This record gives sequence, C-alpha cells and structure tokens, in this order.
Amino acid sequence: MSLPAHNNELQAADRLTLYKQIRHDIERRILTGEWPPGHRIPFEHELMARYRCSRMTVNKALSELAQADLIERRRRAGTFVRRPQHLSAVLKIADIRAEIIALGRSYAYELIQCSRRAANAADRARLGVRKAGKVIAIACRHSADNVPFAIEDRLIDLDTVPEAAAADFTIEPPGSWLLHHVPWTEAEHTISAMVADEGTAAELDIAVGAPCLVIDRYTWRSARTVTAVRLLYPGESHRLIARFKGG
Amino acid sequence: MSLPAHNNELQAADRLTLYKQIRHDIERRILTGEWPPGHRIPFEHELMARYRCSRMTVNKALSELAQADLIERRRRAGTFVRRPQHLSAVLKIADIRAEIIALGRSYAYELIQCSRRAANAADRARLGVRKAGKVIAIACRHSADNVPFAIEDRLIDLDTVPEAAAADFTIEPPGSWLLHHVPWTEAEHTISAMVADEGTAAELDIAVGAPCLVIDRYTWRSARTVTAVRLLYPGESHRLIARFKGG
DNA sequence: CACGATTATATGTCTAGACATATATGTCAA
DNA sequence: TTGACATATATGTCTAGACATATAATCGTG
Repeated sequence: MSLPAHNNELQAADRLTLYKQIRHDIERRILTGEWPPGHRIPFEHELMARYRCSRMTVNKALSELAQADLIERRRRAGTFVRRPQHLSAVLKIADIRAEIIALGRSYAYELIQCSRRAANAADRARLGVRKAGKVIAIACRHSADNVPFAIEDRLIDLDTVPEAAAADFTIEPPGSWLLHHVPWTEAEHTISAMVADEGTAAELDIAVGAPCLVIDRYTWRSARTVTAVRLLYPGESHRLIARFKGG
Repeated sequence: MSLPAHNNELQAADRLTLYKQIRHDIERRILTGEWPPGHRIPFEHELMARYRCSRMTVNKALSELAQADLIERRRRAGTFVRRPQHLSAVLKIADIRAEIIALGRSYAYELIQCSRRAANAADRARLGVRKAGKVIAIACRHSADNVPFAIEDRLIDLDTVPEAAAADFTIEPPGSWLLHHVPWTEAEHTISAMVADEGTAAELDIAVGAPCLVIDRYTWRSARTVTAVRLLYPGESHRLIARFKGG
C-alpha cells in the first residue's frame, strides 16, 4: 500500500487533471457517508503525500470544496466535513419562450395590453422606487401547443432601461427582450399560490377557483430597479425544478 | 497613471486579499455593465501588469468568476463576459423548525399519523424503488405562533435509513431528524399549487378551496432513495426566496 | 484552579517559474 | 475558394518554495 499510492487512492479516470481527481475523490467520500459531517479530512501535507503532489494542488481541490460548502476549513484546526444547515436548490427560471421551445412544444405569444405612463403610487410601490418616473406596463400570455402556459404582468422602469421604449413587445416577449438587453441583473423571487379569479381564469383558460402558482420577481441592477413581474401558472402544469445539495 | 496602478485600479478596502480585490473589481465592472456580455476581459498577463502581481493570483480570481458562470474562458481566445442564459435563483428550504425559530416565532409540532409498513405500489412509485421494502409513513403539522404553518406528508425508505426505525417522531419532526442523521443527500424539488380539499383545509385551518403551495421533494443518497415528502403551505403565507444571478 | 502569555501548526495567500493543451489564425497547396 | 497543415498564443495545471495569520494547545503565574 505504499508505492503507487496515486493509483490506489484515485478511482476517477486518468484524463481528469490531478486536482479534479482529488476533489472528486474527497467529494465521493463525503457524499457516500464514508466521511460523515464533523470528520476531519487529512491535512494538506498528508494529502500531498497521498496524492504525491504539491500543496497548491491539494489546496485548489480543497478550496473548491470549501466554496461549495461541502467542507469547512479552520486555521490551525484542520478541514472538516460540514453539516448542511439547509436544503438548497438551484431554481432555474428560464426565459419562458426558450423554456417552451426547449421542451419541443410550439410557442405562442400574445400581447394583451401594453401602455407607457408616469408611475402611479401602486407602480412605485411595486418597483420600490420613490420618485415618479415613466414606466411600461405590460400584460401578455405565453402558450405551449396553443394551451395557455403562463400569463405575465410586468412593469419596466424606463428611467433604468430607456431602450425599452423602442422595443416592440407585440413581437417579442418582454422577458426575452430584457434578457438580451439588460444582462446581469440581480433578482428576488417570491413563490406563492392563489386561486384563479374570473379574469385570470379566462386568460389561462381554466376554471374559476382553480389553483395557480405565482412567481413574483423583482429585478435590479446595481441599486437601480429594472423590472417587477408577476407570472401566473396554472397549478396542474406543475413547475420545474431541481437540483441538489442538502441534508 | 502609472506608478501605483495598484491603488488606482482597486477601490475595495485594503484588508481584502489581493485576489479577492481583483475578483470584486472585475465582478463590479460586469454587474454595473461597464463590461457588457461578450466583452473581452484583459488577458492574464495584462491583469498581472495592472495589479502588479503574479499570474497565479490573477488566475485564482478569474477561476472563481468562471466557476460562478460570470465569465467564460477560452484557450487561445481569451476571457469573456458571459450572457446569462437563464434566471437562476438559489432556493433555500430550511428545516421548517429551524426556519420558524429563526423568524422569532414559537414553534409547535404535532404528529398526526405515523406507521411502519411494507411498501405498497403507491409507496414504491412515490419513492421510485422497485422491490418492496419497509417504509415509514408520516403525517405531521408544523405551526408558528400556534397558527398552522405547513403540513407534511412523508415516506422514509427503511432499507436506506434503518436507523429511522428507532427515531421518535412524536417528539422530533422527521425533517429535522433526517437532516441530522442522513447528511449530504441530493434532492429534486417540484413546486406547484393546489386548492385545499376538506382534509387539508381542516389540517391547515383554512377554507376549503383556499390556495396552497405544494413543494414535493424527492431525496436520495448516492443512488439510494432516502425519502419523499410533500409539504403543503397555505398560499397567503407566501414562500420565501431569494437570490440572484440572471438576466 | 483560573487566566493570560507563548508557541506550534494548519490554513491562506502569493511568487516565479514550467510544461501541457486547446484553438484562432495564417500559410500553402489542391 | 477550400481544405490541410503549421504556428502562435491564452488559458490550464502544476511545482517548490515563502511569509502571513488565526487559533488550538501549552506553559506559567497569580
């Protein structure tokens, strides 16, 4: 158990670079429970010997695991497997048009209403701005295979995104337009449920009183409000989602 | 503009380490739009000169930004600001007990039903397993300030988690127990909406026909099913959530 | 025994090199 | 014009050191 420790310790393919092999090796031991939470991972100098490499290489592997919250590193004490405090899922909310097309279904878009106006009190509250600027208010509907998929009710702050005044939202959904014209924003999402009132039921072609999933998204870009949107999905077409990390 | 370029280029506090200052500096330029999507970030050797440091230091900053999908690196071509393809939010689903306590509200837990049985067809479908093993089926309710907060309907696979047979779910919520005894699982979430039927309405103390948010979570651990749970939240107590990255 | 000062040590960051590798681009021939 | 080939170059990984820094453990002292 001494000579080619290299090959004994690693079971990943050789095509991976060394630090990635180390990272995956440690990740595997954590995820399978071989090293449970609280377990002290071998010191860097021990891993150097085990994998026959320099400390920087070991450090790169451990740094990435620490960044992913799988391990915790404490000076002088060592490196420990973390206990996940909360489930954490990555919720991917694609551009609806792209999402439907990616599902291989036909996409249709209808602009229900679009107006440009000075922000009223309700608009300002929704956008979280104080002074009265101009906004675009949009209502539209996304359909997949000619069945209503979601309705969208959106405000765009024209002070932040003046280019939006020139966009043609009869052709392009505002979400898609924004995604391509106002990149790298930050957003806050709130998810809730509601029952369809008469107007909603008509727009989504469902029964009054049927459940709907609501996603409210508020988007900004370095301290300036960009847009606020409410998306309504019929409850049965259950919504997405995905991925891991957690206990 | 030549001598202490160091101080000209960076505006972050000096207490940060150099590579973090570089990372934040570049991140800021991307997030404010100074460097829009597609923009080529200076080559590593240019950043070395700009920040007066070695290539490894620049590389560490850029590697982290690449890991966060803010930039894309292509050999021979250079490093470019990425266009975010989809909104991506980190949805943190805390242990309900911990979540309520963290909100400063009083937490109460009631076990409604708990039984141990051989998995029937419905159980197997829900857990995604083929062979018939033993399961624990649990129904319980979480309350905040004596108001129903969520009801939980859960199956635990005893083949994967035999220790669960010894747990006392009259005292500890199964989610909390699992979090502390079966760490580092993976999970898939589905979010949808439904209206309360009679039973649900009674358990959540809401009206029949009121909206509910539904989170279905399926949890596994290295190819073995751990648990499947359905959480029902009254729709008004809108659900959480959070954070950024996206266009 | 309690508590403050000292020391040892594991991680955090950084350097100045090196070679590997993917690929954009230019060159040349068909 | 096009396709095959060679070349240049930016990133990817790695090394063998160095010093910094936080802190666990130890030692001394009251």
